[in-house]
Amino acid sequence: MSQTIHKTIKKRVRRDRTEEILAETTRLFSQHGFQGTTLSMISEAVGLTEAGVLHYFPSKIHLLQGVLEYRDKKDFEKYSILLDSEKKNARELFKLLKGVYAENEKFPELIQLFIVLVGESMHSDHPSHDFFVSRYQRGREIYVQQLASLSQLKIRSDVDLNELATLIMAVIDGLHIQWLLDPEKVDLATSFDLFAKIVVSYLEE
Amino acid sequence: MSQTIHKTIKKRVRRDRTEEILAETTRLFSQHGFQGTTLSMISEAVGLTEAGVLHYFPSKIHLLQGVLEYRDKKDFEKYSILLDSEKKNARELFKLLKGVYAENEKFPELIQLFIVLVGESMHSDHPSHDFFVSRYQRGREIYVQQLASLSQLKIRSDVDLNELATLIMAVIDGLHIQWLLDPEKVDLATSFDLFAKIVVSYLEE
DNA sequence: AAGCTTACCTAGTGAGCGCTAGGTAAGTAA
DNA sequence: TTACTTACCTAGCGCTCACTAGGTAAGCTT
Repeated sequence: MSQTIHKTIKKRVRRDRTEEILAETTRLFSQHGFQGTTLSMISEAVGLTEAGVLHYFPSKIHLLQGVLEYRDKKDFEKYSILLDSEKKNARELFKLLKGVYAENEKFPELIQLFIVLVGESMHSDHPSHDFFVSRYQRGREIYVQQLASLSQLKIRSDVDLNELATLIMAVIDGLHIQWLLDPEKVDLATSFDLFAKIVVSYLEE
Repeated sequence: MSQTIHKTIKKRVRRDRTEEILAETTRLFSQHGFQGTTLSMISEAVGLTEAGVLHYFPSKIHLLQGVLEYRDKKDFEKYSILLDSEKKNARELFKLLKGVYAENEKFPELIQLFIVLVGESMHSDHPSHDFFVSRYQRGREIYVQQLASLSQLKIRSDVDLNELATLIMAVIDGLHIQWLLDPEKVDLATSFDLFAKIVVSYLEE
C-alpha cells in the first residue's frame, strides 16, 4: 500500500469486458463502418489499449463477426413475437409489422449499423458479404412463410409471395436510408403506414 | 533519338486523363467504397503513379467530389426524359419509371456506387453526407412534382404525395440492395412491377 | 501457499496511408 | 527560338494501421 500511495491511483477493474467492447464497437461501426473504424478508436472508447481489445477478439474481423452475430441474434429474437402471434389476414400481419418497426425506431444505432455495413458488403471480397446474402435470403423466406400462413388471405393469383417479401424488405431498408440521412424530413412510421395501406387494400380487394 | 533508342521504349502518351481517372475511380469506389479505395489502387488502374493522379485531383476528397458530380449529372440527365414526357395518369408515370430503371439495370456499377457510398455517408462527418442528404431531398421533390402534374389523377385525399415519393425512392434503393447482393435470387424488374401494380391500382381505384 | 488462468500492459514491427517537393520532358503560343 | 503550360515522374515524409512478443499482476483453485 505504501508504494501505491505515491502514484496516481489507478483503479484496476479486472472483469470480462466482452459486452462493453461489443457495445462500443457496434456504435463505432454504425458511425464509421468497418473500414472506417480503427482498433485505437475502439480501445479508447472502452478504456483499454489496442492489445487489451485484441485479448478478447484476436483480430478486427473477429470483432466484426462478434458484432454481427450478437446483433443479428437480438434482431431475430424480436421477430419471434411476430412469428408466434396469430393473425388471419394481411391487415393484421401489417399491424404487427408496424409494431416491430416502431420498436426498432427507438434504436437508430442498430438500424444504422446494418445499413452502413450492408453498403460496405456489396463486394464479394468483403468479410461480411456472405453474412448479408444469407441474412436477406433468410428474411425473405420468413416473410414468404408468414404471408403463406394467412388463413384468410384471398391470394390473388397474380401475386408472387416471394416478390412481395422482397418488396417489404426493400421498403424497410429504403425508408431507413432516407430516415437516417434526414430524420426531420422523413417519418418512418407514416411512410410505412402508407405502404401497408396500399398493400393491404390490394390484397384484400 | 540516339539516346532513347537504347532504353526500353516507353510510349509516353500525354493527354488529358480526367475521364479515365473518373471511370476507374467510379469502378473502385463502387466495389470498395471511398474509405476502402486507396490512391495506389486508382493510379495502378489508370496506369499512372499516385502523384500522377494527384496532378488531376489534388486530394482523395476531390476525387470523391469529382465522381459524385460526374455521375449525379449523368444520372439526372436520364431522368429528363421522364420529366419531359407527357403522361396523364399514374399508370403511365409508372410505365415510364419502369423504363428508366430497366435502363439503369444495365449499369450495375453505377447503382452499386450510390448504394455503397450512401452507406458510408450516414454519419454527418463523412465528406459526402451533405451531398446525399440533398440528393434525396431533390429526388423527393421531383417525384412530388411529377405526381402532382398528373392531370387525370384522382388523388385520394388520404395520400400524401411526399410520403408516396419517399416510398417510391425507398423501394428502388431497397430492391437495388437485394439485387446487388444476390442477382440470381432477386429480379429488379418483376419486383418493381409488383410495386407499380399495387400502387397504380390503389391510386386509380 | 503454490500454481494456473485470465486480464490486461508496454513496446515494438513492417506495411501502407495520403500527400508533398521538386524535378523533367512534351506540347503550345508568341 | 524562346517561354510557358501541362503532364507526368522519383523520392520520401510523417503518420497510422492491424497486429505481435513478451511481460506483470490480479484472482481463483487446489
